[in-house]
Amino acid sequence: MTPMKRTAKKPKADYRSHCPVNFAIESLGDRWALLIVRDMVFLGKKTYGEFLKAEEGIATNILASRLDFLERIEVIQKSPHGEDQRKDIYTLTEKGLDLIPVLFEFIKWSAKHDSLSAAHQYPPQFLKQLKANPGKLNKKARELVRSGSCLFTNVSHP
Amino acid sequence: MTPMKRTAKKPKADYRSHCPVNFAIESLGDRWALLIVRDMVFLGKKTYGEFLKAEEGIATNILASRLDFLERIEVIQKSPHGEDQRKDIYTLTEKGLDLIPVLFEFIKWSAKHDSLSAAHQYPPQFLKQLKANPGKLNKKARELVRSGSCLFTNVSHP
DNA sequence: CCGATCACTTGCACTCCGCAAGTGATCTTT
DNA sequence: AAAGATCACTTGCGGAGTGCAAGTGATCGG
Repeated sequence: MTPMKRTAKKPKADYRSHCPVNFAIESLGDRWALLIVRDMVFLGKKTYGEFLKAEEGIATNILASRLDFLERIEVIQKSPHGEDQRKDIYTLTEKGLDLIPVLFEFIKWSAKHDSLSAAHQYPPQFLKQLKANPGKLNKKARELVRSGSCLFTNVSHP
Repeated sequence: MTPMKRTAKKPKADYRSHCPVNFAIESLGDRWALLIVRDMVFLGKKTYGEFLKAEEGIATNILASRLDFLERIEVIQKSPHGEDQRKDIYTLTEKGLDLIPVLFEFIKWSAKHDSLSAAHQYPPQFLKQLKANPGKLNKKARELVRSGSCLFTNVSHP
């Protein structure tokens, strides 16, 4: 819980190239980074323990390193939990909220090409709205997440 | 060049979950898969040698395994080169073409959050059109790529 | 005060990646 | 027709990264 950073404060990583596609891949292309963002946006998770529990099964050390990475590239930010000093609250930055449209495109692609996709069990108006008016849904999602809520308030796992 | 497949023909992979976000990540979240798609869409690359050359520097064995993977999940397909029997032509399937909007969202996000992004050197109307009318640009890109061309016909590297 | 909870860290085995060097087939050149 | 270049890969190896199990220390609740 917010121990002194042992690594040098170096917010700049070195990228293979600054091709925008590659930049996004290196920022998020990791198998876990975007799943953490997903759980924040859709399930409203905020603490280490929450990310650890319901996830696809991430190891504790990997989760720690990913949270650290996402914080360094300023997609998420860490702040102390008010009531429980052991906990920290992770929230999305503006840069992180800007990833919502990326998540949406992922969902659209998977819904179309994965017959087993859980997207087909989502609330029916969700996929419809995603296709019809993604901009509106994005705005709605931003506001929900920013206010501490999330898109799916009563679902076990997206 | 189209040797007999030594691996069993098993088009189904096993996914950690069928969450649509996870499905996309496992299909494309690899550090190379989407870059191959990028080079097809933006630079019109079609052969092993082309992918190998101008890329961020992919190793030969990795490229081979990624092409194999993308072919198995049916994002690309391999067909014999007409004139040179040593070569194969890799083309995007419909499933692969459907990734163009994902690339676009990556580019938007990177253009906004990477000050060094090469996206800022793109033809100026490109980013503008990407923000204003992504659907139209997507359609245009699909047609270009499907006809064997690409989005950037005279650029060294996106 | 004592056990449970929390956010991590450490150690180890295993896999995967990147690099260098092949390999065999097919092209071009002479 | 022979020789060399080109092509699409494969193989071997050292190092980095991953997943798992087991800690660690601080904080909480009773």
